[in-house]
Amino acid sequence: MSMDFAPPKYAQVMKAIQQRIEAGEYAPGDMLPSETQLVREFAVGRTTVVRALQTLAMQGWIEREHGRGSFVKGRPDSPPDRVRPGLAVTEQAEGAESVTEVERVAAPRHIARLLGVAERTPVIARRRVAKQGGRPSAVETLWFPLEIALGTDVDKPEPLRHGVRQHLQAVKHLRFDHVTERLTARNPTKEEAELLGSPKPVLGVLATVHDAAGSVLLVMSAALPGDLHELQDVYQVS
Amino acid sequence: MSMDFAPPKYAQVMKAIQQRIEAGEYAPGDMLPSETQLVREFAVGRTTVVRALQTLAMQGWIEREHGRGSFVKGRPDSPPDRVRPGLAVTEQAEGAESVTEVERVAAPRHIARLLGVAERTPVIARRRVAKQGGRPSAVETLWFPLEIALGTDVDKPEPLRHGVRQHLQAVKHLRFDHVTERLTARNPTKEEAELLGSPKPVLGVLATVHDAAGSVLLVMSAALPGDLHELQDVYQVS
DNA sequence: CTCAACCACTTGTGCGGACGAGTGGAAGAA
DNA sequence: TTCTTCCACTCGTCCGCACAAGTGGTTGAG
Repeated sequence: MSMDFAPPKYAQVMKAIQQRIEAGEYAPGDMLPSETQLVREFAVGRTTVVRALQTLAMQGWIEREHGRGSFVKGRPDSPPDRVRPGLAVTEQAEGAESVTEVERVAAPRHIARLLGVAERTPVIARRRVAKQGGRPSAVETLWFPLEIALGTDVDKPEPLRHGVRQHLQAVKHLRFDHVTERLTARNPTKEEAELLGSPKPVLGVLATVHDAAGSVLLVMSAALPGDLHELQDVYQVS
Repeated sequence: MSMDFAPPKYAQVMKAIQQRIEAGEYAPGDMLPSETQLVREFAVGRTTVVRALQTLAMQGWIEREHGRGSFVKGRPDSPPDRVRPGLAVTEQAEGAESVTEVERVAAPRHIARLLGVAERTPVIARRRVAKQGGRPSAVETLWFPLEIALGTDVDKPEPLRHGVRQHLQAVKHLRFDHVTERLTARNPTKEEAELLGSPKPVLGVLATVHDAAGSVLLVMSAALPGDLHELQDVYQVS
């Protein structure tokens, strides 16, 4: 008398179908057996089959079309990671030569606006040059309000071995919650062109990092040369 | 006798409960009325109530505990929308003057590779100039393999009033499934610069539209002037 | 030939009933 | 008093049936 735990039948049906999709037995675009056929094959009620199919549809494995059938979409890829330059920059460990400059400067207008402070308020600017294969591949500047930088090492020129995000969390319990990122194409500034060694167009990234309450923790601005960077994104069509 | 469209009952029950949660009538942590009570209140079968509650649970509105009841969690936060230039282009209705050129041409190498055909295979190129406030704001080219274009109007210079996606679905049952999009910064080609009336750097978008089986339906390439376009993205930090 | 009606098939929604299992309190035994 | 048993209530799963409605091919009238 110990059947132990038999999973519910609708789950068994789901699992079977998932396995067949992963095995390629049901290929993307194929029509699944109809509900009636599945009812016969698994010897369960239609309610059960429908529940399995509807759950699979909600999870993105299949698509159901009224009057036509159910069709395989494939393994629902976990949100195909979009490229997120803004976040990546704060996660990176800083190498010995990457930090070129840490200054206390008056905030330029567009940075001040994003930080939510008055223009020309003093802020910490932490500039880095990312390298790939020895050649400079991006110029990044992190802007911190003074209150945030206070008591941390982001205003010191030494590289942060575990990245900015880790550091802020460790010493001040500041937790990143979400990032707003704006992206455009522009020519590099004279300074950026010098650091990059090229005047070609760049992807200009402007990212604002917020905590859970919505306060701005820092702003990141970057110039990614267009001939070295390509941002890729894959997404489902509704 | 024209009830027009009554939404399904389970959806009505869901909506009612959602509204009560948003109105604060059911506060987070509260226990919802039991299934039996809801059956009486809405005068529907238990199947219907259960389906509504299970869907709400999957969407994160409530939590269900076996043997105890259903409990309010609150409004689920939805993942914020991302910008998708690739898809937008295929949804747009085409205006009278936007389509400037429709040609049968030999596929350039990078387009041929994305379409999965040999270089210099003939393909249909459909070029459009998007305008905003009378000024050209983007140059977009849609590339179709001949098999796809066959029997459709995408190879005719007349504007498609309902957009390319609608058209392909209507006349050939082609359904878009997902889009792969690559983005970079570059200088406009001579032709693009002329059409745009400016030599400033552009965001280069290269999007590939696939069906459920992964086959490529079309490729879209576009030049978005950096001084007119800014792509914004908001995302949660895990 | 063209077109409308029809039919077979699909999924969508809904009902009532049944039984299982987890929870928590009340009644009764020790 | 304390512990056990019982019971009413909850949700979880499952069945069979019914009818609506969308789709696509066939048939037959014109």
